[in-house]
Amino acid sequence: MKRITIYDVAKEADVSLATVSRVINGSDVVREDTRVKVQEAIERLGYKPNAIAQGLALQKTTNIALIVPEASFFYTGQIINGLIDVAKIYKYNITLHTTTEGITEMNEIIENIIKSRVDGVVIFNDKLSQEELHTLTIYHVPIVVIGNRMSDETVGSVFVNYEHLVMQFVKEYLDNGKKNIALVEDRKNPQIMKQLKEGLEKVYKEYGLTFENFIQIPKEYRSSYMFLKNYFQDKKHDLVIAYRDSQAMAVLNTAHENNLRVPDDMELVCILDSKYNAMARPQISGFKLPDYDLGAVAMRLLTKMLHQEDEVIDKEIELSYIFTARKSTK
Amino acid sequence: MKRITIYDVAKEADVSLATVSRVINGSDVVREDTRVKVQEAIERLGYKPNAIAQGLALQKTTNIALIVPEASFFYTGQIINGLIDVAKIYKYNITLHTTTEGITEMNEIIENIIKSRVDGVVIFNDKLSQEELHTLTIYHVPIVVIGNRMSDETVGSVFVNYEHLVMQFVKEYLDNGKKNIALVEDRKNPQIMKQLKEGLEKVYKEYGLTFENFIQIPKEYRSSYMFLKNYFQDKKHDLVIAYRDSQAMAVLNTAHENNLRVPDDMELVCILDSKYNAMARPQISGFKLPDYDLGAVAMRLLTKMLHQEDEVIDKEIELSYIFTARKSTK
DNA sequence: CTGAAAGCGCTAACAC
DNA sequence: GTGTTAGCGCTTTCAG
Repeated sequence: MKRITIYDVAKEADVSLATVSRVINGSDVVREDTRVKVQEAIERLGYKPNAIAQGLALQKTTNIALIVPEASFFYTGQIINGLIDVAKIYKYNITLHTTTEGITEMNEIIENIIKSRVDGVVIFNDKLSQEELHTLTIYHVPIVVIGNRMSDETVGSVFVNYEHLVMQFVKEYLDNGKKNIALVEDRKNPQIMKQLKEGLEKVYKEYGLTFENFIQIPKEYRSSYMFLKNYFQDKKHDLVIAYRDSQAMAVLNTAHENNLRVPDDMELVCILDSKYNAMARPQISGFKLPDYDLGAVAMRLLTKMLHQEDEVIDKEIELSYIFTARKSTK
Repeated sequence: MKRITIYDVAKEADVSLATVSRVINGSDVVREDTRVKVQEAIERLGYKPNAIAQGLALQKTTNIALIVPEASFFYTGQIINGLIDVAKIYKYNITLHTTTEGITEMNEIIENIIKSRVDGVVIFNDKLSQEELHTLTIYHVPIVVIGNRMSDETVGSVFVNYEHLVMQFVKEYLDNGKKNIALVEDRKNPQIMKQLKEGLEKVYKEYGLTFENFIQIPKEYRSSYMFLKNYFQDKKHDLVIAYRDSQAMAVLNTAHENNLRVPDDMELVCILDSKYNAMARPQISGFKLPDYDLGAVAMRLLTKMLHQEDEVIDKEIELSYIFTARKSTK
């Protein structure tokens, strides 16, 4: 089948290509009968407008680029779903770009994105330098960052306030004299870790105390599990805070293996909740984070920025969370 | 910043646009000094070739579309990683399209894909009609399907032979007289389920037996858990086969709650292994499926099809798996 | 209401 | 080696 173009349709319908263009773009100046005539020709020929040519002519692609860290789909999956759902509404397509741990390919990706002339970019990445962001802004690519608050005029951001989250949560414990609280490090999410740690340090300070139990997982340990197995042989806390479900489970398992009973001897909470927390025994308490919404809101914000809906828009959007009490806390 | 084009670069470097084009495309007919001159101009102006215009001129976009079921990123994540990794090698970009359960939007997606003139499509979707596939082939879009064998001349496929997998595995049990084997239904993956069921039926037949224990989860149950909790009150098998980790865990938990000890009273295996199986207690045995490779091989196959590397290529690729014995089997 | 023609940015013959 | 020019398929003034 020959590639059929707007010219073919024009000839078939015996009109000019301008008219065909008007029809496919829903212009209302076309007389009804010629509209029908054209529509029929389109149908007959199976014509599909070439989005590339449209992109060239219109100087916009209706593509938006999404950058996420590779292999993190467990968490980003929902974000992506949210993103795509609202992208569909606004007829945007998503091009997916992943960054690989440790490899500084971000520049390559950005280069690529600029060349592909996407209309906008959504970035979910814990490690993104100011400089890289700058490159994008130079080329006037609207950007929304998921996960971190950005205080940049031109960049939008959608995020959860982890500092706030952990402060709120821990207060109750401190009020009840449970001051021995620990945070398990997650090397994969340094920024969030930082927020959690700083949050804890702040509350502790408010209470005239010092936060000390940041459980760092030494680099030589491939998984937290092996380290924690040792750790809990002679350590014990009132409450352990883990970020990911797998770490929470590691705490749970290693605690049990060391005869620490959760939640009686030690409580446990997982920040990034997942269905697996509900499958563990005892079930692990966690925070329901607005992952889907992070994506959906980010995309919505981006479309606003793209359409420049005149009203000044708030480009820093904080989303909230819900604590789900299960059996690992009292 | 004004959009700067190949004309600007040509003027800046005092050459024709053809020469600039040659430089950015690495043509070797350009004299070194003019190449340098052009390169400098490009640098100075911060010029980035417009992929859209290139796409129009070349009749190819170096984009490939990926269609996956929404919300399934837990499993497809690795597939996507594999896909993207090899896509990067061949300089292809990925546009991500998701299908929502129950909504027949596949046609919309296909329409969209055709308009965007991608060079090829990779589909990972358990429910895809022949007709939909046909539309794509009409428009000459090369396709690779992940997950199902396709016996279509023009369509490539990369898959795991689940029928074979389950037959192999179960034989040992039947040989040892453990004939009471059950398979837990997974409504989300009907095709794979079918393969597993048929595999079991085949082996049973080989042994002169009939496979009967297909545990169907009634529609009214939102999760397998609630159903299984009842189920195991008066049922018991030599071996239970679950497809996803969450179902395997549901079996594990509900069995325990009904005082069935795994693996002593009942063994358990999970087809689609995950790290969560290793976190369960007892740890659940499973099959390491080549998820990453499914994506990588699919993409590799697609590039072959695109480049028509003359040699006839095998378009049906079967990948293998590895059984990981843990504590839920004996 | 419809058509003619210029232009979007780039590639690829074909000249020179 | 390098420049000229005709497309690639579509949108959008500007005429009529």
